[in-house]
Amino acid sequence: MITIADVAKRAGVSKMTVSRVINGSGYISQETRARVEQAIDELGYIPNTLARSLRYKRTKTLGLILTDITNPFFTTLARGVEDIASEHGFSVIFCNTDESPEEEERYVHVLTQKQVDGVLLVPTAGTPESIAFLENRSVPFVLLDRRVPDVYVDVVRCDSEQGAYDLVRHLLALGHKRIAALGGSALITSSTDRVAGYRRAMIEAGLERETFRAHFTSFTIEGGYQGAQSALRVDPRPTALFATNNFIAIGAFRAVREAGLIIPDDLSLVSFDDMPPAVGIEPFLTIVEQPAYEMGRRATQVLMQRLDDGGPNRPQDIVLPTRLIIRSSSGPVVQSHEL
Amino acid sequence: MITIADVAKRAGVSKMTVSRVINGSGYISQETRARVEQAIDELGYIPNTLARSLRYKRTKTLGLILTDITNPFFTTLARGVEDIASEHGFSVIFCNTDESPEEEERYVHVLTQKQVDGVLLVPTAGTPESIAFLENRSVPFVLLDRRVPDVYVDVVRCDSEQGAYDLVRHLLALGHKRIAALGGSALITSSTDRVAGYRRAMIEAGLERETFRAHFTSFTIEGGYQGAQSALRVDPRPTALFATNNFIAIGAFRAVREAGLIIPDDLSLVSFDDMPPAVGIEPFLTIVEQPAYEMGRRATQVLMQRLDDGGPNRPQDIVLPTRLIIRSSSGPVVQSHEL
DNA sequence: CTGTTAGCGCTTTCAA
DNA sequence: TTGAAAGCGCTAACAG
Repeated sequence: MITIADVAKRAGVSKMTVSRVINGSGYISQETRARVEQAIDELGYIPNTLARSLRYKRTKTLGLILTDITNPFFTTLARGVEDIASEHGFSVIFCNTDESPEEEERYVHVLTQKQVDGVLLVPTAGTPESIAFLENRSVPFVLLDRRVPDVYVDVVRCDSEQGAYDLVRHLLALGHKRIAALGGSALITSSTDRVAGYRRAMIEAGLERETFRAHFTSFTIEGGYQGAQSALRVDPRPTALFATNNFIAIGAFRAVREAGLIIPDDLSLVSFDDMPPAVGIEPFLTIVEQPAYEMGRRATQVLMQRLDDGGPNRPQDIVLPTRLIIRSSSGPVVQSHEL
Repeated sequence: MITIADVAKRAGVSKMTVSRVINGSGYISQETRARVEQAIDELGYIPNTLARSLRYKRTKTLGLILTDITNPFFTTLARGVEDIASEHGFSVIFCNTDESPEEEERYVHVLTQKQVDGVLLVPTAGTPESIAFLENRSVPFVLLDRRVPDVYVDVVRCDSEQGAYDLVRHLLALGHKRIAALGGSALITSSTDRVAGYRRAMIEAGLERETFRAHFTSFTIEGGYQGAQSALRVDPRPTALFATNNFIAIGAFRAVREAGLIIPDDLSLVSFDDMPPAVGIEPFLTIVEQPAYEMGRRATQVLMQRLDDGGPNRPQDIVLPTRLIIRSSSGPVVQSHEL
């Protein structure tokens, strides 16, 4: 490995002078600068960021902990994070927890030991330990996509409650009364907030509590499949299903199809999150869209600001708007089903 | 920050003893070990990996450079990389080049400066510089998904040529003769290899050179759209389109639909790469599937082996098989179109 | 079994 | 404008 000392020797100057040339700091005569630069070129020297970081106490690296990069929502979010990070000269280490609090804690430890300058965290259900750890070590961090109850830290998320409310209002306007919600984990706020929005809309509509029901499973295709199955077993069966995320929607769709029901004739299906572009018929799922890319960007910007100047004193709770996109998976209630 | 010296002082031992406890190396009496461990707990000490890495000259970090994490194929691949890396105690920094050789080179520099132990690279078209750089600095690396001509290094990829051949043979068996290939960049081997497989199948079938044509654009939805448009302008128009990747297939599908053609009645459409699971009709695209997750895993394993024991002397060229999945987007040629 | 010394590659501090 | 010394937090090598 070629070090600053090698360059210094070749250029006939001290290490310090080389350091000054590399960092463009301090005064240096044109002549020595040129000599140093030539030595750098000839030797193909590149600085060792590790050593620099050890002194500097900044690594220009962020950690991104999410549940599963494979979920298109998080993929897009991750891309937003990397784009902004990269603009600021930061690198991003990514980590998949699969919703496991243990994995989350493990990654938080690893990242902290690696001295990342900040962490972007999509919190799992058992997050208090991780957050406490980061706070104790004063590692700046921003929560993404999900709140954590009773914890006052920076969060960038969508208005899940409102988005769900909008979506369910749309179903109500179509005449639906028996609407089932397919929740993810009952411990994740993006799941519970969406169910809460659903409840608000149902209650506002003056519906009997018996007519609505939330089936909590997990934010997976399998979870959606099972949630939809139990929803469809209810008698009288719901006329509409509200999937609280994209994976749930896919699983629910499969269950509905297996049950031999036609969407939207027999049943309406709506969902949080859009699907990635694909080949096939026109996208037909009525959804509430989240600005995943923008969430990644904003969260990274908030983190950058904290790293720069500490940012505002109070934790920021940035809530991005969702957008209702009505397509053909939701339709009016067919009267025969109402009997 | 709490350092090893703080722990040492509190436990009344030397830094070295603490180091030994942390690393479980050397002999230590039960008693001192207990004292040190207590001090560590009380202080909430965690080791600084940066300092350790500076000595060890190993960072337990890999770089993953791909074109766009947002492409489902690369998303899945990235997950495979992270899973294996994580099993081995490595972290992964991910980087998006968007097919830009400049970005690729920039990232290669950054990662090298950060002293990553190895790099996984999906090479862009202008890769020789990046590869030369990594070789000069003797940073172990493995190419992913794409070959680079005239460069002998570890590669993990699919048999693009054979996969394309299989796919086109399927079309030929259905009676198609005028088949157009929609290539990505003419500078990327996964694109050119697929077109080569297409050519081989066409030539073997004894078709006139005039009947087949490859339209090179880029591995994007827009590229697929434009490629399909120019393919469809050819007179007589092709009876089948072969999209060389998933994004191209999406764009091609849109162009076909805009042209008012029905798949597979008016035109067959087949593609490399599958689409992510979605809501909608049954997956209907006839495709050649690549084991993206497995590619990520294997490449990381190869890299791990290089880091462990140097691995085999000769560079490895690991070619994973593809799988033809026939669905409903390909059908027999309708005679009226053959007139 | 435990401690001391030296040094990884770099930059801060102070002096020249 | 340049350099020498010290030290970031850790561990290898040697000594005791």
